Amino acid sequence: MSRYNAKETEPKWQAKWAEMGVFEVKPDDRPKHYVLEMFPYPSGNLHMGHVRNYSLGDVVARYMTAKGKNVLHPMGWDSFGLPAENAAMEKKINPKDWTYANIARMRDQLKKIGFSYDWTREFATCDPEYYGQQQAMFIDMMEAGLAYRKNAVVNWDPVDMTVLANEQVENGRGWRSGALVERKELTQWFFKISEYSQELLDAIDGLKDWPEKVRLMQKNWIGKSTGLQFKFKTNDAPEGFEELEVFTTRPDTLFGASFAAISCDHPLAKSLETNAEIKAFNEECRSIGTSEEALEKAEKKGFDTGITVTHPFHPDWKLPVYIANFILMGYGTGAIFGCPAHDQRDLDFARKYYLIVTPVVCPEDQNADDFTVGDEAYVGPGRMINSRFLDGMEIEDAKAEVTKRIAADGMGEGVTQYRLRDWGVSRQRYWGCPIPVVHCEKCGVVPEKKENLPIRLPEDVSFDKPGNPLDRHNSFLVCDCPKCGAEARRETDTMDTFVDSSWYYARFTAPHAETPTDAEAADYWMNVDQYIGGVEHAILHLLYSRFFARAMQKTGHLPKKAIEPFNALFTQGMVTHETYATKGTDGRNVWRTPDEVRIADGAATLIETGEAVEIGPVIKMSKSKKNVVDPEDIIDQYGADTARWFVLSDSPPDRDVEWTAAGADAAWKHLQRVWRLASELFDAGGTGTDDDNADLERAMHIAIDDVSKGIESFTFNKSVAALYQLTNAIAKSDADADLRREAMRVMAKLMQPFVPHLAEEVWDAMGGEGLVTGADWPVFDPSKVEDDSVILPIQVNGKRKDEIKVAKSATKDEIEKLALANATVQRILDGAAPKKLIVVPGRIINVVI
RNA sequence: GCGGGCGUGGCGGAAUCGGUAGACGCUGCGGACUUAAAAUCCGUUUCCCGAUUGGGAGUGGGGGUUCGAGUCCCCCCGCCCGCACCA
Repeated sequence: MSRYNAKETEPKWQAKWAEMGVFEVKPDDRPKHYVLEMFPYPSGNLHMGHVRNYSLGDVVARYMTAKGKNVLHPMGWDSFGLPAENAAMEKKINPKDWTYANIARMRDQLKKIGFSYDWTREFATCDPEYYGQQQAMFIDMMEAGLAYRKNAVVNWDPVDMTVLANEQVENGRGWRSGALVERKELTQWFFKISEYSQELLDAIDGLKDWPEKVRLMQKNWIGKSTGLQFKFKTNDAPEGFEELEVFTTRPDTLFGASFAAISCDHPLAKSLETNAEIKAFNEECRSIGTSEEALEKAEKKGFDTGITVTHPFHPDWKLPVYIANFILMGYGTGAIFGCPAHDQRDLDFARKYYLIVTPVVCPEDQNADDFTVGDEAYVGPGRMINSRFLDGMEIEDAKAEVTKRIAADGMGEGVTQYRLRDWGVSRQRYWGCPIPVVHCEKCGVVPEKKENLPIRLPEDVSFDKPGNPLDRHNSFLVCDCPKCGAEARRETDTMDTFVDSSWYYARFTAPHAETPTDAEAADYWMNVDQYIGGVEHAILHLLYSRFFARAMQKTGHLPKKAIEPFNALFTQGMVTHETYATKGTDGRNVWRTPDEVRIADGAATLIETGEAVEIGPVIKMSKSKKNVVDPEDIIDQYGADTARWFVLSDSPPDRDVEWTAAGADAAWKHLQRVWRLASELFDAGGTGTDDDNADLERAMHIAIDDVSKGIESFTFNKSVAALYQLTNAIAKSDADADLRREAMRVMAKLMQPFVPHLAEEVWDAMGGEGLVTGADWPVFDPSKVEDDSVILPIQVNGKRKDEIKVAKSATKDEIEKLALANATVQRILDGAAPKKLIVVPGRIINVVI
């Protein structure tokens, strides 16, 4: 009996699949199914998180193929981005060379795992053939008014000389340089995602197969609120500021207003900066503006401008106007009126500056005459008080009434506000998709001619100075104006890498097309039926992709049906591992890799020195904590199937899975056992009894049903358990040898999505025809699992005491008689009669005494 | 603070139209095979008392509905994740 040798077997079958092109697909008569996993950034090393993500996708893809679908399952590379520039600076390598070398390495790693990708469709976002098409779409989006330039305040890193995304600012400092981030006004390119705010929000309800959590996160991110936007008349304000426009979701509380407040970035606040005190205050506000943690602790602070506004319903009622540090310019109008009694922030502010607190909403259980607000604003329901014509109304009616009167006076109107802001896509970086426009002195900003695309990144660039090397690359910079032909200057900003990943799913449907997409191919393959990836992309990537699908549809690059790119989304959990640390000389933790540590009897020591190692918490595998297991090592040691089996076992796919050496070993042992069973059966003879045969058939069909259900419900751990059970059943079975071989072939088919190499080997050994990859999924026959008798548990007062076997056809009366005749029941009853007898046929018997 | 999720043996987890709690796997323990080990196979593994037969407790805690609750309802406790001065 031979041992299963994964090292020889796996490459053999991988070569066979490649040779036969079994994963290469084109449109045909079968129903299509598009399975996509979030493509990786080519850092150079595949990690366990990738293995898990792609194993999950592979299960779905292989299963759907077996079920008769025409499955598109592509893979590519999200290959633009900062790490390549860092590598260029540190190692003096060209970003392109570094990136493509990484891709070659990772492609090799992926191929070793045997994923069912159609490699003919592979591309990298840094391929000019890809980003050139992206540039073409950018131009179309400019024409459609979806891409535009505007002045905006951005996070500017003065050391790296680039814009940083909000996520790249940590405690007010650049994540890489550590420099204090500045707020800088720059002219930037934007995508008009805000035009789709309402639609993106509404369509979330249709995303039935997305996790509820992600749908909520997107809803919150879009952040719709409805309210009243209106203008106050100002007094003693500088010229041009005769009115102050504010937004509120609580127009009902207008009679409780005691101040107005504006952002330090509000034009009015800026115009007052001729006053040195105000200038200093504004700058103080701005300095804490970027750090969210600072915001939490920051005290409510204001500066009384001396300006007042007149209450819209009372010409003599003047409210002071403050510049306040808690007002954001980016939301609403950057100005509010404060009603301290019913808003906590306003209340904190009012208490600090001794402003009036007038309650205008009275809870139903309070007396209007003596209802007061202490340190906690009242935000609950109630009736209006102290509000003239609103008194006695419900809040909602009061909101409507105020809105109606303000609108009638022409001072404002009801509006809807969104938190979602337009997507700033300009990056002052080299390794990204060049924005295909030209700056001409005469013609202004002109899009490049499409026949000149792609605008290629120059390769002869140097990173010896900070900033964007494109800015000092003359042959890139100097160009002809596409409109007038005069000498002009090329845009040097590149696109945010999130743009690259916002449409790659569409490109996969026709990766070599001369246009961004091919109408026929997109029509056949879109939408993605199952998208799988990490929850960390719940907002940005997924929202941008949803926007892009709409933008592409508007510019004619996607069919209307593909307006939502991903029909179903699954977010998988992380791969975690214990952490190991020794104490350094300075008392700090020195992290150790699992390779460096030996664990015996629950205690860990350093292999090299025998030094004691502290076992730390189980957390996501990360380079910084060194708690990583390299998939390549596992493949070398055990084979790809073992890695796949492990990451699919035990934990449900949406939860974290802890990688352990013991678990990997156990996975390997199981696969060995399956192979051993197969080889024992290879030339086994013998017949079994009818009962033995029926039992094995039952086990087979239970497994078919359970494995299928597990896959379809994304609880692959249950499918794995079902496969274990079938293995046990075959091992114990005394059925006919032919039937056992048949069971083994069924198991090969059921295993194929999980451990395809072993499945092929078993299939081959058991005389299966052709490849098991692509073979039809076994059909579940319910009649094989039925039994003509059933075991019913007997409870006494709800506690299980015994069980009886009864014919399935037994009537309630017959079951009752059998139950009462049961020895255990008789003993407990001790001659007494039961109070009640519950019989649920096929389920349970409960004797109540 | 707001929103969401979760709490089941030593561990990962099964069991949700209310119906045998702990499938399956890991670990541990015992045994077989072996000169020995590895590998493999068999048994056992929720806890407590008896210690064979049996009895009791048990799904974070407390209460409720029900013949019957991990599952439904109410009140607590704890953990995790996301968002966070959004007017």
